[in-house]
Amino acid sequence: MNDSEKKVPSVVIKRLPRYYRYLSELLNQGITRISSNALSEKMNVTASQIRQDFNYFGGFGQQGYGYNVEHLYRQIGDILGLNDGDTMVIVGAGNLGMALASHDTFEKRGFKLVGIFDNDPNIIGTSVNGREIMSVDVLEEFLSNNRVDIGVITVPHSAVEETAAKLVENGVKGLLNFSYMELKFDKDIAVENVHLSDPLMTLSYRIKQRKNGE
Amino acid sequence: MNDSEKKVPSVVIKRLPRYYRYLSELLNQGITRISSNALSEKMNVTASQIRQDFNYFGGFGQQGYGYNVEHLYRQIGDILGLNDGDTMVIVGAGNLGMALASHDTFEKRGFKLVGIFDNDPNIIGTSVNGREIMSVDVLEEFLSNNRVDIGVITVPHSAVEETAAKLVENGVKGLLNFSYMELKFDKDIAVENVHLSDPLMTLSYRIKQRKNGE
DNA sequence: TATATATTGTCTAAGAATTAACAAGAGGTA
DNA sequence: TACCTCTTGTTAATTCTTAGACAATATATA
Repeated sequence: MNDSEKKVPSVVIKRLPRYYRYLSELLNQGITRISSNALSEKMNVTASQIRQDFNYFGGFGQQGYGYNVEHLYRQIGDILGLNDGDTMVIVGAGNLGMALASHDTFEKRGFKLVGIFDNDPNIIGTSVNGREIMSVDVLEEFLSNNRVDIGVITVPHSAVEETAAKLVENGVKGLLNFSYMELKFDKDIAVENVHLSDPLMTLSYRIKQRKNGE
Repeated sequence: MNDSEKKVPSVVIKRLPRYYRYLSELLNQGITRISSNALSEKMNVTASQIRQDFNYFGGFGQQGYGYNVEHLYRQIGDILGLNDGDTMVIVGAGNLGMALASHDTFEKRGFKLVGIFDNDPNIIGTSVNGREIMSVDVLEEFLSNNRVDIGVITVPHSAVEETAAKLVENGVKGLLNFSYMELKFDKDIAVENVHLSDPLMTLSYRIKQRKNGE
């Protein structure tokens, strides 16, 4: 029943986005309340885990009633910091950068794309999703003039370190890195490394298991 | 020392792609042998975990020597099924589908893209990465005429279920699903759901922690 | 209002995963 | 060759995570 006393395990944090997505779906369906049991069936996890997870943050439910979907959704959003209006830039307007720039889910989750940068003269000045692609040459200037919380890195392998350094030196607090080289920074900078081929590889493993009659 | 006797925990499987990437990097650097200790420093995990992970598959090292990088790389590739020549199709040639189609990492990891499909007449017939985009109308026909192991789903939310059903009914063994709605199938079909905004949300959480002076 | 039902928050037990420790054996060196 | 060093594979201890159980308490109902 007490916030912020016990340290929240990172397995729990990693599960929050999933709860958030399911709750968003329930909201869309007009469902206003749900019990841990009903949610557990939808999500294929145990009700106990759901209750325990929520209780790391103080417990949002009511005995005999369950959870109010909208309230719970807001609370988890708050915990995740989705209501802070975090801004982000994308560096690297290749295929992946472009895809992310036009990916509406980011905005739906409360993130605001404020700039997209590339070094290719052929695409600088063109638009994606109503936003003009700027030159990386003006990235640092842009960062000093605008508060940017998150840098999304979709540049080629060889340019990752330099890009990351520029972003961090100019005040960005978190990096979402899509290059296959993993970035590390001291602990005041948050980094998430995303490797698109990893799930494909585990998928391959599981297909192989099934073939061999697991 | 004994393969396939003890069941391999899925946490271990999830770590294999990461080992694979690091080993690939070592190979590129011409490093031929490495100890669990040296690898642990590079990867920021414990040496004990590395040895224990590898031992689920029988142990690939030699006392007093360490691990042969190339051998280890091959072995992990085999375990993951990356040397089986798995084929895949991408359904949905929007921004994300296009990005994945031109993502060279997939090929580098041993997957072969054999087709890409969309329902938009304006892009059907155009090319991405030297490959012509086909109509979803011929997807089923294509699947009956070609062995396709993996279906990558990058269609809009509303078309996910239908697309998945078509793929599975026509013999695809695994699905890589990028829609925010999670897919479930009975256990003879392997499914990996990828949610691009999830790491962004956990990143947001960690930024917030730092702000509040964690 | 009284009672039955539902459902949480929390405590405890069980199970998994990680780390630590170390004997056994290979490689390197004098 | 003999000895020292390195490093694995493996067992044991510890820590973390999940699941189970239940008292407490709210809602719903008669």
